[in-house]
Amino acid sequence: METCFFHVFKSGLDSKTAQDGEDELELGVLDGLLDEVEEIEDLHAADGLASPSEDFLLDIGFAAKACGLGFGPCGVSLPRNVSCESQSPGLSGSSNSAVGISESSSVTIQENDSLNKPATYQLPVFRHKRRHKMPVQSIDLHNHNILDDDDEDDPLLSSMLLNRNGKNLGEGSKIGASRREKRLRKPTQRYIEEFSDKKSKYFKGQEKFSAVAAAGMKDKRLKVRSSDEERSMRPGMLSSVPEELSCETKTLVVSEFRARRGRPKKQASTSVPKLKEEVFTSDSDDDDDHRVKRKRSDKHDRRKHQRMWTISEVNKLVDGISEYGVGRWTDIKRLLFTSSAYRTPIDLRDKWRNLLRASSLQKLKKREAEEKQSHALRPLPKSLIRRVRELAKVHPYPRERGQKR
DNA sequence: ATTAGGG
DNA sequence: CCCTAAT
Repeated sequence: METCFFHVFKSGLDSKTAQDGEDELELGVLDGLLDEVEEIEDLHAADGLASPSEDFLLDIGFAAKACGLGFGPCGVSLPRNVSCESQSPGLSGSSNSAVGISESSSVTIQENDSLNKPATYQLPVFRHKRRHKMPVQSIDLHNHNILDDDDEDDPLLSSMLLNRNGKNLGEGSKIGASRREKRLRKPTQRYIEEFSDKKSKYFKGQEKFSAVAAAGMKDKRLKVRSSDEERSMRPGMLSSVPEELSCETKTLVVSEFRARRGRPKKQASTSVPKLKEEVFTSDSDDDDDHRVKRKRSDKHDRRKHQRMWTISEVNKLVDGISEYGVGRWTDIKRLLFTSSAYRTPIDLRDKWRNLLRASSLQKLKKREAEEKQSHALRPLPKSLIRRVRELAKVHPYPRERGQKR
Protein backbone atom coordinates (compact mmCIF):
# COMPACT_ATOMS: atom_id res chain seq x y z
CA MET A 1 0.00 0.00 0.00
CA GLU A 2 2.60 2.48 1.00
CA THR A 3 4.68 1.69 -1.98
CA CYS A 4 1.87 2.67 -4.21
CA PHE A 5 1.46 6.03 -2.64
CA PHE A 6 5.11 6.49 -2.58
CA HIS A 7 5.45 5.80 -6.22
CA VAL A 8 2.84 8.21 -7.37
CA PHE A 9 3.81 10.91 -5.03
CA LYS A 10 7.45 10.60 -5.74
CA SER A 11 7.03 10.82 -9.44
CA GLY A 12 4.85 13.85 -9.08
CA LEU A 13 7.25 15.54 -6.82
CA ASP A 14 10.24 14.68 -8.86
CA SER A 15 8.90 16.20 -11.99
CA LYS A 16 7.95 19.17 -9.96
CA THR A 17 11.31 19.72 -8.44
CA ALA A 18 13.01 19.13 -11.71
CA GLN A 19 11.20 22.08 -13.15
CA ASP A 20 12.02 24.06 -10.15
CA GLY A 21 15.66 23.37 -10.44
CA GLU A 22 15.71 24.37 -14.06
CA ASP A 23 13.90 27.58 -13.95
CA GLU A 24 13.14 29.88 -11.16
CA LEU A 25 10.39 31.65 -12.97
CA GLU A 26 8.64 28.45 -13.57
CA LEU A 27 8.31 28.13 -9.91
CA GLY A 28 6.70 31.48 -9.70
CA VAL A 29 4.10 30.60 -12.23
CA LEU A 30 3.30 27.32 -10.68
CA ASP A 31 3.16 28.96 -7.34
CA GLY A 32 -0.15 30.42 -8.15
CA LEU A 33 -1.70 27.04 -8.25
CA LEU A 34 -1.08 25.17 -5.13
CA ASP A 35 0.34 25.95 -1.80
CA GLU A 36 0.74 22.58 -0.28
CA VAL A 37 2.84 21.09 -2.97
CA GLU A 38 4.80 24.19 -3.37
CA GLU A 39 5.48 24.22 0.26
CA ILE A 40 7.34 21.03 -0.12
CA GLU A 41 9.08 22.00 -3.24
CA ASP A 42 10.17 25.29 -1.86
CA LEU A 43 11.48 23.59 1.12
CA HIS A 44 13.80 21.70 -1.05
CA ALA A 45 14.65 24.73 -3.00
CA ALA A 46 15.49 26.48 0.18
CA ASP A 47 17.79 24.09 1.89
CA GLY A 48 18.74 22.14 -1.16
CA LEU A 49 19.94 19.40 1.09
CA ALA A 50 17.08 17.05 1.34
CA SER A 51 15.91 15.42 -1.81
CA PRO A 52 12.19 15.15 -2.36
CA SER A 53 12.11 11.44 -2.31
CA GLU A 54 14.06 11.41 0.87
CA ASP A 55 11.67 13.74 2.47
CA PHE A 56 8.74 11.76 1.46
CA LEU A 57 10.32 8.58 2.61
CA LEU A 58 10.39 10.02 6.01
CA ASP A 59 6.77 10.87 5.71
CA ILE A 60 5.88 7.40 4.73
CA GLY A 61 8.03 6.10 7.42
CA PHE A 62 6.02 8.02 9.86
CA ALA A 63 2.77 6.82 8.47
CA ALA A 64 3.90 3.25 8.52
CA LYS A 65 5.19 3.71 12.00
CA ALA A 66 1.91 5.05 13.16
CA CYS A 67 0.14 2.07 11.66
CA GLY A 68 2.55 -0.32 13.14
CA LEU A 69 2.13 1.17 16.52
CA GLY A 70 -1.47 0.34 16.36
CA PHE A 71 -2.62 3.88 16.35
CA GLY A 72 -5.94 4.11 14.71
CA PRO A 73 -5.06 7.19 12.72
CA CYS A 74 -3.07 5.42 10.09
CA GLY A 75 -6.14 5.70 8.02
CA VAL A 76 -5.78 9.38 8.39
CA SER A 77 -2.12 9.73 7.76
CA LEU A 78 -2.28 7.95 4.53
CA PRO A 79 -5.11 9.76 2.87
CA ARG A 80 -3.15 12.80 3.69
CA ASN A 81 -0.47 11.68 1.39
CA VAL A 82 -3.01 10.73 -1.11
CA SER A 83 -4.27 14.25 -1.19
CA CYS A 84 -0.82 15.60 -1.82
CA GLU A 85 -0.12 13.10 -4.46
CA SER A 86 -3.36 13.61 -6.22
CA GLN A 87 -2.67 17.26 -6.44
CA SER A 88 0.80 17.35 -7.75
CA PRO A 89 0.13 15.66 -11.04
CA GLY A 90 -2.79 17.91 -11.68
CA LEU A 91 -0.58 20.79 -10.97
CA SER A 92 2.14 19.92 -13.38
CA GLY A 93 -0.46 18.89 -15.83
CA SER A 94 -2.66 21.87 -16.39
CA SER A 95 -3.82 25.16 -15.08
CA ASN A 96 -6.32 24.08 -12.57
CA SER A 97 -6.46 26.10 -9.44
CA ALA A 98 -8.62 26.51 -6.44
CA VAL A 99 -11.20 24.23 -7.90
CA GLY A 100 -8.75 21.46 -8.24
CA ILE A 101 -7.66 21.86 -4.71
CA SER A 102 -11.12 21.88 -3.40
CA GLU A 103 -11.96 18.74 -5.20
CA SER A 104 -9.04 16.73 -4.13
CA SER A 105 -9.30 17.99 -0.64
CA SER A 106 -12.89 17.04 -0.25
CA VAL A 107 -12.06 13.67 -1.63
CA THR A 108 -9.44 13.31 0.96
CA ILE A 109 -11.86 13.99 3.68
CA GLN A 110 -14.31 11.54 2.35
CA GLU A 111 -11.70 8.92 2.34
CA ASN A 112 -11.01 9.79 5.87
CA ASP A 113 -14.61 9.40 6.56
CA SER A 114 -14.66 5.84 5.50
CA LEU A 115 -11.43 4.93 7.13
CA ASN A 116 -11.86 7.02 10.11
CA LYS A 117 -13.62 4.84 12.57
CA PRO A 118 -10.55 3.77 14.44
CA ALA A 119 -9.34 7.30 14.65
CA THR A 120 -10.15 7.54 18.28
CA TYR A 121 -7.10 6.31 19.99
CA GLN A 122 -6.42 7.19 23.55
CA LEU A 123 -10.03 7.89 24.09
CA PRO A 124 -11.06 5.58 26.84
CA VAL A 125 -14.43 6.63 28.10
CA PHE A 126 -15.53 9.15 25.62
CA ARG A 127 -15.06 6.93 22.74
CA HIS A 128 -18.27 5.13 23.41
CA LYS A 129 -20.19 8.21 24.09
CA ARG A 130 -18.95 9.69 20.97
CA ARG A 131 -19.97 6.80 18.90
CA HIS A 132 -23.43 7.01 20.19
CA LYS A 133 -23.72 10.55 19.18
CA MET A 134 -21.85 10.23 15.99
CA PRO A 135 -24.71 10.15 13.51
CA VAL A 136 -25.83 13.72 13.48
CA GLN A 137 -22.63 15.65 13.58
CA SER A 138 -20.62 13.22 11.64
CA ILE A 139 -18.88 15.84 9.61
CA ASP A 140 -17.82 17.97 12.45
CA LEU A 141 -16.73 15.12 14.54
CA HIS A 142 -14.65 13.78 11.82
CA ASN A 143 -12.99 17.02 11.52
CA HIS A 144 -12.10 16.81 15.09
CA ASN A 145 -10.77 13.41 14.66
CA ILE A 146 -8.50 14.57 11.97
CA LEU A 147 -7.31 17.30 14.16
CA ASP A 148 -6.70 14.91 16.94
CA ASP A 149 -4.54 12.79 14.80
CA ASP A 150 -2.66 15.72 13.55
CA ASP A 151 -1.80 16.84 16.95
CA GLU A 152 -0.08 13.63 17.80
CA ASP A 153 -0.52 11.68 20.92
CA ASP A 154 -0.02 13.87 23.86
CA PRO A 155 -1.52 13.44 27.24
CA LEU A 156 -2.29 17.04 27.78
CA LEU A 157 -3.24 17.86 24.29
CA SER A 158 -5.42 14.92 23.74
CA SER A 159 -7.16 15.61 26.97
CA MET A 160 -7.87 19.06 25.78
CA LEU A 161 -9.07 17.78 22.51
CA LEU A 162 -11.21 15.39 24.34
CA ASN A 163 -12.84 18.15 26.13
CA ARG A 164 -13.43 19.79 22.89
CA ASN A 165 -15.23 16.85 21.51
CA GLY A 166 -16.99 16.31 24.72
CA LYS A 167 -18.27 19.77 24.63
CA ASN A 168 -19.75 19.22 21.25
CA LEU A 169 -21.53 16.23 22.46
CA GLY A 170 -22.82 18.07 25.41
CA GLU A 171 -24.28 20.68 23.21
CA GLY A 172 -25.66 18.25 20.72
CA SER A 173 -27.67 16.57 23.43
CA LYS A 174 -27.40 16.08 27.12
CA ILE A 175 -25.53 13.03 28.03
CA GLY A 176 -25.88 11.35 31.28
CA ALA A 177 -22.91 10.97 33.29
CA SER A 178 -20.03 10.45 35.51
CA ARG A 179 -17.44 12.68 37.05
CA ARG A 180 -15.92 13.51 33.77
CA GLU A 181 -19.22 14.43 32.41
CA LYS A 182 -19.07 17.30 34.79
CA ARG A 183 -16.30 18.73 32.76
CA LEU A 184 -18.08 18.05 29.57
CA ARG A 185 -21.20 19.90 30.28
CA LYS A 186 -19.53 22.94 31.61
CA PRO A 187 -17.57 24.15 28.66
CA THR A 188 -19.22 27.23 27.38
CA GLN A 189 -17.86 30.19 25.50
CA ARG A 190 -15.84 30.97 28.53
CA TYR A 191 -14.26 27.58 28.37
CA ILE A 192 -13.51 27.92 24.75
CA GLU A 193 -11.56 31.03 25.45
CA GLU A 194 -9.69 29.38 28.20
CA PHE A 195 -8.95 26.51 25.99
CA SER A 196 -7.48 28.48 23.18
CA ASP A 197 -5.33 30.33 25.59
CA LYS A 198 -4.12 27.18 27.24
CA LYS A 199 -3.49 25.67 23.91
CA SER A 200 -1.14 28.35 22.80
CA LYS A 201 0.62 28.37 26.11
CA TYR A 202 0.96 24.70 26.00
CA PHE A 203 2.57 24.83 22.64
CA LYS A 204 4.97 27.42 23.77
CA GLY A 205 6.11 25.15 26.50
CA GLN A 206 6.53 22.26 24.14
CA GLU A 207 9.08 23.57 21.76
CA LYS A 208 11.12 20.50 22.07
CA PHE A 209 8.30 18.27 21.23
CA SER A 210 7.24 20.13 18.17
CA ALA A 211 10.77 20.50 17.00
CA VAL A 212 11.38 16.84 17.34
CA ALA A 213 8.17 16.04 15.63
CA ALA A 214 8.90 18.32 12.74
CA ALA A 215 12.40 17.04 12.34
CA GLY A 216 11.97 13.43 13.21
CA MET A 217 8.79 12.48 11.52
CA LYS A 218 8.40 15.44 9.28
CA ASP A 219 4.88 15.80 10.37
CA LYS A 220 3.77 18.57 8.14
CA ARG A 221 0.47 18.77 9.79
CA LEU A 222 1.80 19.74 13.12
CA LYS A 223 0.38 23.14 13.49
CA VAL A 224 1.91 25.80 15.54
CA ARG A 225 0.09 28.89 16.50
CA SER A 226 2.46 30.71 18.73
CA SER A 227 4.71 32.62 16.46
CA ASP A 228 7.45 32.75 19.02
CA GLU A 229 7.97 29.10 18.77
CA GLU A 230 8.17 29.17 15.05
CA ARG A 231 10.68 31.90 15.10
CA SER A 232 12.82 29.88 17.40
CA MET A 233 12.85 27.02 15.00
CA ARG A 234 15.57 26.42 12.53
CA PRO A 235 15.01 27.65 9.01
CA GLY A 236 14.57 24.29 7.47
CA MET A 237 11.95 23.26 9.91
CA LEU A 238 10.27 26.53 9.82
CA SER A 239 9.63 26.23 6.16
CA SER A 240 8.44 22.73 6.66
CA VAL A 241 5.47 23.77 8.66
CA PRO A 242 2.88 24.81 6.16
CA GLU A 243 -0.01 25.93 8.22
CA GLU A 244 -2.05 26.54 5.20
CA LEU A 245 -2.31 22.92 4.46
CA SER A 246 -4.43 21.84 7.31
CA CYS A 247 -6.34 25.01 7.41
CA GLU A 248 -7.04 24.97 3.75
CA THR A 249 -8.38 21.50 3.92
CA LYS A 250 -10.52 22.22 6.88
CA THR A 251 -11.85 25.34 5.37
CA LEU A 252 -12.78 23.61 2.23
CA VAL A 253 -14.50 20.87 4.05
CA VAL A 254 -16.65 23.18 6.03
CA SER A 255 -17.10 25.41 3.09
CA GLU A 256 -20.71 25.57 3.92
CA PHE A 257 -20.20 27.89 6.83
CA ARG A 258 -16.89 29.08 5.66
CA ALA A 259 -18.30 32.30 4.36
CA ARG A 260 -15.47 34.41 5.58
CA ARG A 261 -13.53 33.30 8.51
CA GLY A 262 -10.91 35.07 10.42
CA ARG A 263 -9.70 38.37 9.29
CA PRO A 264 -10.37 38.62 5.55
CA LYS A 265 -13.17 41.04 6.16
CA LYS A 266 -13.60 42.66 9.47
CA GLN A 267 -16.53 44.93 8.96
CA ALA A 268 -19.48 42.82 8.04
CA SER A 269 -19.41 39.93 10.42
CA THR A 270 -19.93 41.76 13.66
CA SER A 271 -23.64 41.47 14.28
CA VAL A 272 -24.45 38.39 12.32
CA PRO A 273 -26.74 36.02 14.13
CA LYS A 274 -24.90 32.87 15.04
CA LEU A 275 -26.05 29.60 13.72
CA LYS A 276 -25.76 26.47 15.71
CA GLU A 277 -23.25 25.21 13.27
CA GLU A 278 -21.22 28.22 13.88
CA VAL A 279 -20.67 27.12 17.40
CA PHE A 280 -19.13 23.99 16.20
CA THR A 281 -17.02 25.51 13.55
CA SER A 282 -15.81 28.10 15.91
CA ASP A 283 -14.42 25.57 18.29
CA SER A 284 -13.32 23.20 15.64
CA ASP A 285 -11.31 25.94 14.11
CA ASP A 286 -8.24 27.50 15.46
CA ASP A 287 -8.06 30.77 17.25
CA ASP A 288 -8.78 32.49 13.99
CA ASP A 289 -12.34 33.45 14.37
CA HIS A 290 -12.15 34.39 17.97
CA ARG A 291 -12.09 37.97 17.04
CA VAL A 292 -15.53 37.73 15.62
CA LYS A 293 -16.91 37.19 19.02
CA ARG A 294 -15.93 40.53 20.35
CA LYS A 295 -14.54 39.50 23.61
CA ARG A 296 -12.02 41.02 25.82
CA SER A 297 -9.47 38.38 25.14
CA ASP A 298 -9.00 39.26 21.52
CA LYS A 299 -9.11 42.88 22.43
CA HIS A 300 -5.71 43.17 23.91
CA ASP A 301 -3.76 40.64 21.98
CA ARG A 302 -4.45 41.75 18.51
CA ARG A 303 -1.94 39.80 16.63
CA LYS A 304 -2.81 36.64 18.33
CA HIS A 305 -3.41 34.88 15.10
CA GLN A 306 -0.49 35.01 12.79
CA ARG A 307 0.48 32.86 9.96
CA MET A 308 4.09 32.50 9.16
CA TRP A 309 5.01 33.57 5.72
CA THR A 310 6.36 30.64 3.86
CA ILE A 311 9.01 31.12 1.26
CA SER A 312 6.57 30.11 -1.40
CA GLU A 313 4.28 32.86 -0.33
CA VAL A 314 7.07 35.35 -0.35
CA ASN A 315 7.97 34.12 -3.77
CA LYS A 316 4.51 34.70 -4.99
CA LEU A 317 4.49 38.11 -3.47
CA VAL A 318 7.71 39.11 -5.11
CA ASP A 319 6.54 37.75 -8.41
CA GLY A 320 3.36 39.69 -8.11
CA ILE A 321 5.17 42.88 -7.31
CA SER A 322 7.54 42.50 -10.18
CA GLU A 323 4.60 41.82 -12.42
CA TYR A 324 2.13 44.43 -11.35
CA GLY A 325 4.30 46.85 -9.50
CA VAL A 326 4.44 48.03 -5.96
CA GLY A 327 1.20 49.31 -4.59
CA ARG A 328 -1.08 47.13 -6.62
CA TRP A 329 -1.70 44.94 -3.69
CA THR A 330 -5.28 44.25 -4.29
CA ASP A 331 -4.48 42.95 -7.73
CA ILE A 332 -1.66 40.85 -6.48
CA LYS A 333 -3.84 39.39 -3.83
CA ARG A 334 -6.56 38.66 -6.31
CA LEU A 335 -4.33 37.09 -8.88
CA LEU A 336 -1.73 35.31 -6.89
CA PHE A 337 -3.21 34.69 -3.50
CA THR A 338 -6.64 33.56 -4.45
CA SER A 339 -6.13 30.25 -2.77
CA SER A 340 -5.27 31.73 0.57
CA ALA A 341 -8.25 33.27 2.25
CA TYR A 342 -6.10 35.08 4.74
CA ARG A 343 -3.39 37.39 3.50
CA THR A 344 -5.23 40.53 2.79
CA PRO A 345 -3.72 43.07 0.42
CA ILE A 346 -2.62 44.93 3.49
CA ASP A 347 -0.82 41.89 4.68
CA LEU A 348 0.97 41.69 1.41
CA ARG A 349 2.07 45.25 1.69
CA ASP A 350 3.25 44.72 5.21
CA LYS A 351 5.19 41.71 4.20
CA TRP A 352 6.78 43.62 1.41
CA ARG A 353 7.75 46.31 3.81
CA ASN A 354 9.36 43.76 6.01
CA LEU A 355 11.12 42.21 3.10
CA LEU A 356 12.60 45.49 2.12
CA ARG A 357 13.76 46.08 5.60
CA ALA A 358 15.25 42.65 5.77
CA SER A 359 17.04 42.91 2.49
CA SER A 360 18.52 46.28 3.21
CA LEU A 361 19.41 45.09 6.61
CA GLN A 362 21.20 42.12 5.32
CA LYS A 363 23.05 44.19 2.84
CA LEU A 364 24.57 46.18 5.61
CA LYS A 365 25.57 43.22 7.66
CA LYS A 366 28.30 41.16 6.21
CA ARG A 367 29.72 39.65 9.30
CA GLU A 368 29.68 35.94 9.44
CA ALA A 369 28.96 35.79 13.10
CA GLU A 370 25.87 37.80 12.43
CA GLU A 371 25.00 35.59 9.56
CA LYS A 372 24.70 32.65 11.83
CA GLN A 373 22.11 34.33 13.93
CA SER A 374 20.39 35.98 11.07
CA HIS A 375 20.27 32.73 9.27
CA ALA A 376 17.92 31.49 11.88
CA LEU A 377 15.75 34.50 11.44
CA ARG A 378 15.38 34.44 7.71
CA PRO A 379 15.40 31.23 5.78
CA LEU A 380 14.92 33.23 2.63
CA PRO A 381 16.89 31.97 -0.31
CA LYS A 382 19.49 34.31 -1.73
CA SER A 383 17.84 34.45 -5.09
CA LEU A 384 14.71 35.71 -3.47
CA ILE A 385 16.52 38.35 -1.52
CA ARG A 386 18.25 39.40 -4.65
CA ARG A 387 14.97 39.91 -6.36
CA VAL A 388 13.66 41.86 -3.45
CA ARG A 389 16.63 44.11 -3.60
CA GLU A 390 16.23 44.68 -7.29
CA LEU A 391 12.62 45.55 -6.90
CA ALA A 392 13.51 47.80 -4.07
CA LYS A 393 15.80 49.73 -6.38
CA VAL A 394 13.27 49.99 -9.14
CA HIS A 395 10.18 50.78 -7.15
CA PRO A 396 10.42 53.61 -4.73
CA TYR A 397 8.61 52.72 -1.61
CA PRO A 398 8.13 55.56 0.81
CA ARG A 399 10.01 55.49 4.02
CA GLU A 400 11.86 52.40 3.17
CA ARG A 401 13.71 53.85 0.26
CA GLY A 402 14.96 56.58 2.51
CA GLN A 403 17.30 54.02 4.00
CA LYS A 404 17.18 54.55 7.66
CA ARG A 405 20.75 55.13 8.59
C1' DA B 1 -13.01 50.45 -1.53
C1' DT B 2 -7.84 50.90 -1.42
C1' DT B 3 -3.55 52.51 0.10
C1' DA B 4 0.00 54.64 3.05
C1' DG B 5 1.87 55.06 7.41
C1' DG B 6 2.36 54.04 12.13
C1' DG B 7 1.70 51.13 16.40
C1' DC C 1 -1.00 41.85 12.66
C1' DC C 2 -4.09 45.80 13.60
C1' DC C 3 -5.81 50.55 13.20
C1' DT C 4 -6.42 55.10 11.19
C1' DA C 5 -6.15 58.76 8.02
C1' DA C 6 -6.18 60.12 3.38
C1' DT C 7 -7.51 59.22 -1.37
